Amino acid sequence: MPMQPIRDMERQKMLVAVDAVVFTVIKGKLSILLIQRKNEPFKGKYAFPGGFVRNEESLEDAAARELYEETGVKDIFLKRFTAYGDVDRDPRGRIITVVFLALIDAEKFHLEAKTDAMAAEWVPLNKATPLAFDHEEILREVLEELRYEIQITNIAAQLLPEKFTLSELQQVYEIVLGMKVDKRNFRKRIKALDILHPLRETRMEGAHRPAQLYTFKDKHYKPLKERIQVFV
Amino acid sequence: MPMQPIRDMERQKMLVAVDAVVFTVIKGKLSILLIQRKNEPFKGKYAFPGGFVRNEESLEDAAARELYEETGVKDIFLKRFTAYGDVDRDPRGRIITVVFLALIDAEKFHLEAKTDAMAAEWVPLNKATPLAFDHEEILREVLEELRYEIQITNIAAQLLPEKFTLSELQQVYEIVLGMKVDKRNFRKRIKALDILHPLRETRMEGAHRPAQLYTFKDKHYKPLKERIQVFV
DNA sequence: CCAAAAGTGTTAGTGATACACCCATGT
DNA sequence: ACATGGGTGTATCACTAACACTTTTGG
Repeated sequence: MPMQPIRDMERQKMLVAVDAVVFTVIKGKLSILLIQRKNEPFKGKYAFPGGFVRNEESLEDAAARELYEETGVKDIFLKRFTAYGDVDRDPRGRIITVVFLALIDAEKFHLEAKTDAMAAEWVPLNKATPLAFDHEEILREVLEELRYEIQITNIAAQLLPEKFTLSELQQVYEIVLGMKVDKRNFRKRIKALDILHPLRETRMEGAHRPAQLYTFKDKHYKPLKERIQVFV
Repeated sequence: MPMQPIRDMERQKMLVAVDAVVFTVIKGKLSILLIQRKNEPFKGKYAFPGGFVRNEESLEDAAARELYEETGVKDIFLKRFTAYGDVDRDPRGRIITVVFLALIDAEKFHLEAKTDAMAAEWVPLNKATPLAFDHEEILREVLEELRYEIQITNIAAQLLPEKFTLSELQQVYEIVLGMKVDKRNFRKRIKALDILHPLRETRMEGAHRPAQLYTFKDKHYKPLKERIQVFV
């Protein structure tokens, strides 16, 4: 028997979108990349960069493309999270959105508005309300996921520059997890994980002892063998 | 300015489906609920119960409905996982599927084939290949998620009957995690979590000391305050 | 009285936490 | 010489892991 055509193709009236929740640390604050909406609904409100998936592109490709078109940010690691599809989550119609999570070094990208449609900004978490659609709920869940991910994967490598000091790395963990960590214990744990290479360089900056620079042995996203235990 | 219509509504040619990956323990083996496909593509192969989302139902409702229609299983907790949407994952066309994870007590459901279309079976994990579509990949990822979930939530409550012994509970953990645990240590940890009520009943079964029965204080899915640390 | 699973505590080892001072530099 | 952040070790505590015998029942 040959394949049957899919009857529902005609009847289903819904669209598939992707959204990218991109975090960075700016001036010691966890911030997210948001677009100020120019049109109704939710005109003037912040929303995640995102848009509709094209027929011939994967979800990942769609997320990367929309992110680039709307913010200029490209070539970053996007971790697929989950889908949101409540019937009324978008007043314009039924839209299922697949959410992606990313962490990037804000220094690497300048958010120049290339087109009128672009109004991308880094917004500190505590100022990121109200958000359009169900994006506040999404943000809460993605943030929880981020706090988990940063402890069991090397995703933090995405957020740091190529070379960084242990203090900078520690700050990232403290900011993302929202808690202070003891310096000596943090260093012991990170060293035990064996994911960093010390470089032959130091960084001098200000009137104090220069800091040893490190780099991630592997910058590609991968699960760690042991959890980074940063809880107080 | 009024809301603009969504141009893409006409152009996007893809369908949204849901799939349910339902686990249980049967005869000491972790098993999943599968449907034997009656039609091409993948005729004769096993696949997860699932189907297309209707316009007016939520993703959760769709998963529950499809599960019921195809297997008779209903009223179970479905945990939304993630979405799969590779362009070629279904040869019939572009289909994005949102996957749900569930754990149930197989005793509660009899998989009587109510209609011709129903050929649902419990299949032990080690016999659950090959699977149709990208379901093997999905299964791998969902299983990993399950092993995580069972340690940080009370989702195991879904898999056990109302009343159970500590040995039965331990077996569930051992089977899902695929590792043996020391009896005394397991009991210490579970008791420390304070999620069980000892009942005033025991169960006599076979020629040995009767076992104390327990029940979950809260059978609804919820994150635990502390991780159930069952690693050897 | 034998078989079979239920039930129960202690010890040793490992890992987490708490904590304070010296170092290298620029001004 | 002082201010600044960088860098390091140890002692205690808590938790994990390993381990064996007694209890209660049915046959």
